[in-house]
Amino acid sequence: MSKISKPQSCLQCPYKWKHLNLLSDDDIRSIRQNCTIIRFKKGETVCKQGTDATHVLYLAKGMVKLYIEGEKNLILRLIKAGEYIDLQTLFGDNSYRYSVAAMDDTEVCMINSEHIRKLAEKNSAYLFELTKVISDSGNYFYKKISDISSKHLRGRLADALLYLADEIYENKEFDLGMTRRELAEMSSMSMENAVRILSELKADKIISVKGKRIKILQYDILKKLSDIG
Amino acid sequence: MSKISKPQSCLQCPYKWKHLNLLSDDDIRSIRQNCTIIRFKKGETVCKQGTDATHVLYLAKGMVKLYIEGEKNLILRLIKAGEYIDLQTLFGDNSYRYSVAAMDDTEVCMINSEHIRKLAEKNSAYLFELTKVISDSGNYFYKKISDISSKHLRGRLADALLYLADEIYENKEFDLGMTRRELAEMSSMSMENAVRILSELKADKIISVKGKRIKILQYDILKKLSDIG
DNA sequence: AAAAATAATTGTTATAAATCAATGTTTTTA
DNA sequence: TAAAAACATTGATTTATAACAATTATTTTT
Repeated sequence: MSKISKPQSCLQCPYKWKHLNLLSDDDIRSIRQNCTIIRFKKGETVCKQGTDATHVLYLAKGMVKLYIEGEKNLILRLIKAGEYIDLQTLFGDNSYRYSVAAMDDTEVCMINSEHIRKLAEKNSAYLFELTKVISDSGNYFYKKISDISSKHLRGRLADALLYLADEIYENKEFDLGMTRRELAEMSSMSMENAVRILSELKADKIISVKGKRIKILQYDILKKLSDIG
Repeated sequence: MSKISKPQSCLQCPYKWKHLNLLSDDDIRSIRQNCTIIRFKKGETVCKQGTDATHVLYLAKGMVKLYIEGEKNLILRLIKAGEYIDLQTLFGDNSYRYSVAAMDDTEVCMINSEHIRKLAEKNSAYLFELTKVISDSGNYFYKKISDISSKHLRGRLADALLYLADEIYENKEFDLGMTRRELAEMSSMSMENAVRILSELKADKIISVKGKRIKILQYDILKKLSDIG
């Protein structure tokens, strides 16, 4: 964590967050007053499971992982620049149920929660949109929880690869921006098994693997592996 | 599903839902106009995974299970009288990510979603409270997802028993209002293993089991089993 | 550039959990 | 009330997955 700064103006910010259009120029200026940009280096912890959330976190640059700490970690999702890291703590119980760490060099806007709550309270269109984001983020976990509990190794790793290709990198070829251990933590399996299945998929020519470079060669088959679990 | 009726008045309803105090008498009357009470018999499906939600569901009487359908079902939580069955679909994507079925004879108030959205839009205090409920319901799943993916059979069954005792029946002794198969679906394991572990816990005098009647004899040890996973 | 640390890979072994099987019990239905 | 169906129980077997171990490759530090 380093280099603390105030944004010049949220209006001109290239990483302008969603729903800013619902706020008045005055409100946006007030956000600037209550916002601090913090830079995190790869690997640094952005927020820690169990602590109290005092700020809304918005990811302006880079990528972070949202994960649950335990004897073995479980990565629930990755967050790209231009997304809220967390809104769940804004209205409900305000302690973090997960930790967040930087996957590369990132910039995070931290806006005082109380301030956002005040803006939301007097602007129901804005609150409405925030609530939508919270709802959808909850909905995402229904599928995740059922996938994790019902699918086998191959299906779960297929899920992780499809998630990376479809949701994160939006490309069938991508640099896996993480270690094999983290890929395993995304798919809830041991690191050795993640490596093994990666090798199997490679041997079956479903994907190509060169170090961190992964290319999905047979998307449909990978999809099928995900489906049959 | 049977016996469709309109509530006499939501104001006098003994199962009055939360946050009604934030609405004007007129609003509450308008809810009555948009509300239908439907009775479900044990086992009946209240809502089906994949279909579109057009109504907010409020459980006035009885108990329902919220579960994800698949080759093997996964029961995510039970809902008691006096709780919303679902709010997630109110603001976000409006298709059900899960199914809901009655565990006993139940009464469900079904209120037109569009109507609630309108009320919420012009009453931000009300919207605020609904958002809190949605947030907390999402938060619940963080723990659930990590428990399911990291704990072993014994830890998961201990979780289910503690959930029933602490959250649902609020008593260390209770009638398991479900089959062994459903208990297994709550703990994400095979029915046979749920039975086996129940027998083990009984042999170890941690619980007593007589048919559906379960009593937690050594709460602290059960808690420890849940903790160590 | 060498040394140390971390990450990746593959094979082997041990363990957890599902499935299969057989049987007894309770509940529902005719 | 008898028969059928669903539920519960316990043991044996198979399968999936984690843990262990040994080796090589890559990255980081000195």
